[in-house]
Amino acid sequence: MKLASWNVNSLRVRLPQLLDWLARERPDLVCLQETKLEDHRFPLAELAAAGYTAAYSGQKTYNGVAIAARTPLAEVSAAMPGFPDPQRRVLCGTWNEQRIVCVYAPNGQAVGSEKYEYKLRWFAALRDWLQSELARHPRLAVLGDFNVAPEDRDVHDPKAWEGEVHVSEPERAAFRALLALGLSDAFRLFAQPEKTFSWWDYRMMAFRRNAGLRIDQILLSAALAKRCTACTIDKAPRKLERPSDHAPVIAEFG
DNA sequence: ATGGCTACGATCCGTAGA
Repeated sequence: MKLASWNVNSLRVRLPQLLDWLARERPDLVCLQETKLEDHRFPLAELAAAGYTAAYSGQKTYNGVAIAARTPLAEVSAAMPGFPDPQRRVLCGTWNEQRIVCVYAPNGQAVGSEKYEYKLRWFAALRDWLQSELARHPRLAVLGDFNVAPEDRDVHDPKAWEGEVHVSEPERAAFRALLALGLSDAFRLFAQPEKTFSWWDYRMMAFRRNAGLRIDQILLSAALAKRCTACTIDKAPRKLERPSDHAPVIAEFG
């Protein structure tokens, strides 16, 4: 079994790349973020032709999440209970005897800003929601763009980023609060090359300089973590013409 | 030196992303 997550930064623009990538990597399920598409524009037919069904929750211009999988999801929900939010950032479903949660965490813009406060409130709600999901679904995977680099080794230049949004201590504490529920960052279950990132700024040739952050993660409950055999970040799509600024994260299971 | 890319929806620049 192969699960993946990819912030495509516009599914309209990236659909050809996604279809190529699905054909090459053949994941059983992929969580997508920043689809930026209203639901009536979701490319269901193109994905069906590629062998995937999908659940999706989108909006115009911003945000938007989707889960494409080889077999349909059940018990799909696009809301966090107790946290009404017009921003389409979460989507979950039961699939193959597992609970799958796709997340696109708020960016936060700048420490101390209104959007930063929203980001921290959003993470608190996510923690509470995942706690209740875990109680009902021991086999839980949370895949997405968390917009937090959990540790300094997830940052190309920790000194330059110190205290900035994505690495600030309250954000990292919010991320650790998810791990404290009993979830593992799948990437860190294995030895990894140093300076492996999942996002690189479009500007300043950041990708060529590997000036990135690891802000896309796959979190696994204990029951899934013990079955996980690998977690990698696929840099190949970031090298294409007109790429997303994020690379896909892939987890494989025995 | 606060820039620099990209996507989007509005125009022919502003907002947002990270």
